[in-house]
Amino acid sequence: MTTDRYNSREAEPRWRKVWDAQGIFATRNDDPRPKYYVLEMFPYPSGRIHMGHVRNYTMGDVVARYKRAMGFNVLHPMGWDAFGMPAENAAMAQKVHPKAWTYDNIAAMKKQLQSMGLSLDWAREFATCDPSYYKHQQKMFLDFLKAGLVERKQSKVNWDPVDQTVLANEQVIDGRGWRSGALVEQRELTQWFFRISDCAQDLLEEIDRLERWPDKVRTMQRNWIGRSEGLLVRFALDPKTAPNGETELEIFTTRHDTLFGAKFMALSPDHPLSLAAAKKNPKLAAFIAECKKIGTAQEAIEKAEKLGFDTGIRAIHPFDPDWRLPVYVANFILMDYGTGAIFGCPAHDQRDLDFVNKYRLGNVPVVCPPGQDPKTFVITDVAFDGDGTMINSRFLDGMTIDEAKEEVARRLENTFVPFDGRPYLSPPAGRGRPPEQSEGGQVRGSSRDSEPAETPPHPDPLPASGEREANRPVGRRQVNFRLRDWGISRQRYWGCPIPVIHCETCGVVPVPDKDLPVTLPDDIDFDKPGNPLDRHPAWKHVACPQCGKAARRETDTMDTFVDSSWYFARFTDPWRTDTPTDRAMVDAWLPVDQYIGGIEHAILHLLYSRFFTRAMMKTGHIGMKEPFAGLFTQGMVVHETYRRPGGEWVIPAEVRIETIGDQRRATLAATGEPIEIGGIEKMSKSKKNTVDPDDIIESFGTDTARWFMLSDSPPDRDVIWTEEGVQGAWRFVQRLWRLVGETAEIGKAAPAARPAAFGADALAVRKAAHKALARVSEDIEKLRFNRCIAHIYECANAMSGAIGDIDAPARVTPDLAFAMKEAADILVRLFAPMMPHLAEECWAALGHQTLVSLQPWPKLEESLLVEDTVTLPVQVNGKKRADVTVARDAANADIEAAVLTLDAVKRALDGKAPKKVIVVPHRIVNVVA
RNA sequence: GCGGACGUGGCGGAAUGGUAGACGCAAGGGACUUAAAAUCCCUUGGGAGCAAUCCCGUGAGGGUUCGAGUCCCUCCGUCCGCACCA
Repeated sequence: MTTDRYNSREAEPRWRKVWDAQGIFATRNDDPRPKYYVLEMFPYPSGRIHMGHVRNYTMGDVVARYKRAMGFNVLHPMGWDAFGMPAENAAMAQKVHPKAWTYDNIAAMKKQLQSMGLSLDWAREFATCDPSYYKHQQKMFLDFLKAGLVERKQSKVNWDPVDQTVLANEQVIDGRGWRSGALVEQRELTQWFFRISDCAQDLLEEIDRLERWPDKVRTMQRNWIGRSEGLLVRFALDPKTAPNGETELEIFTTRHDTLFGAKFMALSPDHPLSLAAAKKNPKLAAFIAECKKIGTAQEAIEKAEKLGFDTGIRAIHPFDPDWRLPVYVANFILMDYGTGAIFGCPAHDQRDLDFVNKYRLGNVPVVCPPGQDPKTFVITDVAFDGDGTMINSRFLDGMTIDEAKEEVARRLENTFVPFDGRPYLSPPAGRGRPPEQSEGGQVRGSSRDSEPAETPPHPDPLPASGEREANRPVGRRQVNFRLRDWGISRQRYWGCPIPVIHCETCGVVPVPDKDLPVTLPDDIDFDKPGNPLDRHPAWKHVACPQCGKAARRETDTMDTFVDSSWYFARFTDPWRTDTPTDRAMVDAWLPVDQYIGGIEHAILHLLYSRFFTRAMMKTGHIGMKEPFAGLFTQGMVVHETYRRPGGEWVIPAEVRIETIGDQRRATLAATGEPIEIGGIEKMSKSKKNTVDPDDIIESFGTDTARWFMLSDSPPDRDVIWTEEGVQGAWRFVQRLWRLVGETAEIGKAAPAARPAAFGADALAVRKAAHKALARVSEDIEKLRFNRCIAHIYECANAMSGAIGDIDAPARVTPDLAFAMKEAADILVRLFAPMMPHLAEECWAALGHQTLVSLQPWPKLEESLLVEDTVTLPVQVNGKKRADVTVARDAANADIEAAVLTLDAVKRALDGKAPKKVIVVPHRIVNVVA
C-alpha cells in the first residue's frame, strides 16, 4: 500500500489536533467506570523542559494510555510548582517581575509538553502561584493552626547579613552565603512550624503498608524519621558545684545498660546549664563562642575535632551517691536531640572514646564480647558496640545487653529521689514524646506564642510544683525521633503569604476567611537586599481583625514544599472555589494509584505530602492519610561529556563522533579540532552535556524520543542518551510503518470471518502476536517498559519473518492473511501507549475508521500460549547435553525413558546407569550420573 | 562510621533456583546500487576442532542443592542515602 517514509513532522501535529478536537483526554468526575489516578511529579516552570521531563512524562503517559485501554476512568492531570527562588533570582538579574517570568515560562513549557502528545487533561491545569490555588492553602494553614498542627517557635537559621535573608543549608558553602559570599551567622528567629514530629510514629508505622513503594524510599524515610527507644535519666548535681545551685541534669540515652561504664557527662554548648555556667566563667564563655563559629556547614561538622571544657560541675551517679562524674560542655552534643545532654561511656561509644582519650579520663569496659576473657579485655582506640555479656557492672554482671537495659530501666523507673527543686531541664516540647502524650486540639500558635519574644526556647511541659517533681522517677522510658518539626517560614516574596496578622494587643490573629486570599502585592522592587514584602510601604500595614487597631501582616511566606504537598488532591476538583477539596471527589480519586518522579524527592516532598494529607484528614478536607498508593522513582538521563583539550566543555550537538574499528574519536564538527570524550554524567548545563528535547522532536518526532527514553535501560536506572540509540529508535519507527503497510496489503486477502483452521505459518504468527500481548501487558503493569519494548521488537521480527517467507503472492492463503491482519491490529495497539501518533497513523493505514487511542486493549487468546509439545533441555549432572521434545502431558516415566535413549546422554553416562533422573514438568530433565 | 543497592559479551541490558547472554546498539561479511544513503540476509562471550562435538565463562573465594547469575557466608569494587541523633 505504501512504501513512503513516515513523516512524523507532518503526522504528529495532525493527530494531536484530532485528539484535541474530540477532547478525548478530558476526564469526567461522574464517569461510572473504576478510577485510576496516574500522576507524574509536576514541574517547576524553569522555562524549558529537559530530557528528564521527557522520560518522566512518557512513563506516566504509557500507564495512562494503557489503563484507559483497560477500561479505567483515568485521571492524568498536569500543573506547575510555580513559587520559589529562581523567579526572584531572575527578577534581580534581569529586572523582570517574578510573576511575569513565571507565567511566561509556564506558557513556553506547556507548548513543549503539548508537543509530546501526552494524554493529559489540561482542563485541570493550575499553577501553585495562582491566588485561586493558594487561597485554599491559606485556609488550610488556618485550619491546621486551629487544630494544633501549627506552632510558632524560635529556631536557629543560617542568616546572610548582606542579602538579609535566611539560607537553606545547601545554600551555605564553606560558611558563606552562596550569592553574597558573606560569612553566614546563626540567628534565632521566631518561625512557623508544622508539627510533623507529632506524626512521627504514625508516619513510620504506615511505611510498612506502602507496599507499592520502592524499598529504597521506604528505608530512606524510616532512617529519616529515626526512631530510637531509650531512657531519660535524671542525674542529681552536687549543688555546691553548680553555678546557681542547680540540683539535677536530665539526659537521654539508648545505652542505659552501660551506666556503670560512665566516665563523664556532656552538655551541648547551647544547653541552659552551659549558658548559666558560662556567665560565671569567661573561659567557658569563650569556648562556647568558639563552638558556635563552626556553624552548620556540613563539612566543618564532619571534620571538627571533639572538644570539651570542664565546667567544674559534678553529677552524681544514679546507682551510687558517692560516684561523681565531671560535667563537660562538648562541641559534638546536639541541643535539639534528646535533652541536649548525655552521659559518656567511652568503652562502648566511639565518640565518647575519642573524647576521653583526648582529656585522659580513662575507660572501663562493661560489655564483654563473646569469647573474650573479661579479666584481660581492654579498650584502647576502638570502642566496642557489639553484643556481649555485662561485666564490671555490679548487679548487672552476667546479663545480656537487653536484660541489663530492662533491669536498669525497671530500677530507675521505681526510684524516687527527693530532689529539692525543679529539674534543670526537661525534654523540649514537640519532640521526644510518644505521640499519645501530645495534647491535641489546643490552639498552640495563637494562645501561647502571642508574644514571640518571650517564648522560651524549650517550654517545660511538666508541672512546676515541687511536690509533683519529687514524685517523678529518676528514669523514664522514652521514644525519640530524629525527625524535626517542619519549619515553613521563608523571608521571601515569591511564595504563599502566611495568613496571619500581628497585633500589639491581641497577639497573633488569623486573617478572617472572608479576607482570603492574602495576595502578594505586584508593586515590588528587588533593588535592595531583604524581603520585598517587609519593606513594601503599605502592604503589611493592616487593621487588627479583632480590635481594629493598627497591626502588621506576617511578611514571611511559606516553604514551596507546602505548595506541592496537596496539589494532587486539588486536581480532583480544581474548579471548586469555596473549599480546597470536594470531599466526595477527593475521596473517590485518591489515593494516587501510580505516582512517578525522581528519587531526589524520596524524603522531603513525599514525607511532607504524607504529613499534609494527615493534617487535611484531621481538619476534614480528605478522608484518608496516605496520598500515594503506588510510587515509582525513575532514573536520570545521562550523557557523555566532551571538552576541548584546553578544558572547556562542548555541547554534543557541536561534536562529530567517528568510529574506526573499536575506537571512537571525537572532533569539533565545525573545525575538525580534536575533542576529548569524557565520562557519562547527569545532563547539566555546567557540563554542557544536554540534549534539547525540542531539537530531537523537530528532527525525529516525539514518538522516537519517547520510544528511546523507554527502550534502553530499566526505568528505575539511569538511561544513557546516545545518538546511536535515537537513530535506532528512528529506524524502528520507519520499520513499523513499512511493516504495517505490507501487512495491510496482505490483509486485503483476509476473509471477513475468522477461518476455521490455521496453517503452520499462520499459527506461528498468531502465537507470536499473542505471546507479545501477554508479556507487554504484564510488563506495563509492572512498569518494566524496557522489556515491553523487547517484546514488541520480537513480535515485529516474527511478522517480518513471516512476510519474508512469502516468496509468491499465491502463497498468501486466507488463513495467513487473516493472521497477519490480526497480528498487525494487536501490534499497533501494543505500541500505541509508547508511540501514540505513529500508532494512529498505522491504525488508519490498517483500514480502521476509529482512533487507536480510544480502542480497548487487545483480547488475549490464552490457548495460543499453550504448546502441544514441549522441548525440554536435558542435563547430565547439571550440564546441558541435549534437548528432548515430548508431548505436553507426557508422563515423567516416558520422558525419562526417552532421555536415556539420547546419544548425548549415553555418551555422557559412558555406559553407567544413572543414579537418579529428575524431571521437572515443562521445565527441564536432569540425569544424575 | 551506619544503612541500602548493584557487579553478566565491545556497550545498554534479558533470565518464577531449571537451556546464561532475550531484545537493542556497535562491529564484521554479503546482497541491491554507477556510487552512497536507506533496506534486506548472515556472523558475533572466550578457547580447541575440518566437523559432530568438547572445555571454560555471570567481580573473587567458600557453602547449600540433582541443578546457583539467582539462595547463604567471607572478601573486593562501584554507586546512592544518612551522618557527632547519644
